Amino acid sequence: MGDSNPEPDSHQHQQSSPPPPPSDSVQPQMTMHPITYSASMPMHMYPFPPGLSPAQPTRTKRRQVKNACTNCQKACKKCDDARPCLRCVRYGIAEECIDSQRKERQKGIKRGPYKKRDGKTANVDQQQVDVVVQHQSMAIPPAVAASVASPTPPMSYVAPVSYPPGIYPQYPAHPAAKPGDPPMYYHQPIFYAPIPAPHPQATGQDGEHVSYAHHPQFYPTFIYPPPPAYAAGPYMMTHPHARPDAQLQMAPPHHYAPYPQPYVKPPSRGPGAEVGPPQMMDPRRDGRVEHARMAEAITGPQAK
DNA sequence: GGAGTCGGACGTTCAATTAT
DNA sequence: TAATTGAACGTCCGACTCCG
Repeated sequence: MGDSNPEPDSHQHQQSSPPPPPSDSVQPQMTMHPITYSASMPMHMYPFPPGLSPAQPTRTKRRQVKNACTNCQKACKKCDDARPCLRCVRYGIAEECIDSQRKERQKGIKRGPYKKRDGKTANVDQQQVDVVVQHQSMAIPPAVAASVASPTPPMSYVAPVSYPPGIYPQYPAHPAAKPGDPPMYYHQPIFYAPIPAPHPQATGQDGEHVSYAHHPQFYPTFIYPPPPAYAAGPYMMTHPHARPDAQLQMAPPHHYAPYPQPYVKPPSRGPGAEVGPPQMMDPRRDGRVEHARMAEAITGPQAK
């Protein structure tokens, strides 16, 4: 589908075969919370520099999880692939965060005649179809069509975004582009906030409340891959009020500075200025809690 | 202001159908 | 057998209401 989804396809596992039994590996189980940008929230998108401004407003594709948990499903709210999901964690119902059951698809449903692949339909008057086809071929000469084949507005081409090997072994490296593949455009920044799956011994089968902040071995982190084209310029800043998820108070921009220093606007970069790697927050802290605290400390509690 | 509800737009999946 | 189609099904946005 052309969707460069970094997440492993867990859906098939859920549907066709039960998930593998949890291993006794000492490796802590990290469940990633991919926080994606909403399709309908322009504030989540990078501002376009004048030269790169698209002719028409772009609408980024809405991303969905393969399987929402029962709570999110019931509430019709955004879920994520991790279990417990962020929403359930936030509401303190992590133990109730269970994958919803999918209905089995009906089989044996008769379907009408399909459109012919050459653009002719199977059940439409042939003469009409020929006219349409002729029209289309006249309207756009192949050479021109090829030059404007991409439906995406003019944007600067950037290399496929991926993470350095070893940073997130859970996610495969971005597949190398094959000949004939459409060019990749930097569509939307994605925050990967690894939230720990509750440790088996800490989750408390007995109902003990689990707080992520009490698990210092886990690293709430925000990786922020700014598009190279923007990273060197003034466009790397996110909107101060941008929230990747409508339900979540996400990191204000100052979190890209090394914690715990409050965000200070970096000195203006000249051309060729070195752009450092994305900064991590203090891994010992629960980022989501700290985000709110720091925002309040900086902007004051009245900033609401 | 936050939580709950819900209509409906949009995304995903996969069996049916068609092409090779 | 592979490729394509398109409808069923699922997710979740965003508007609205209710409640403390």
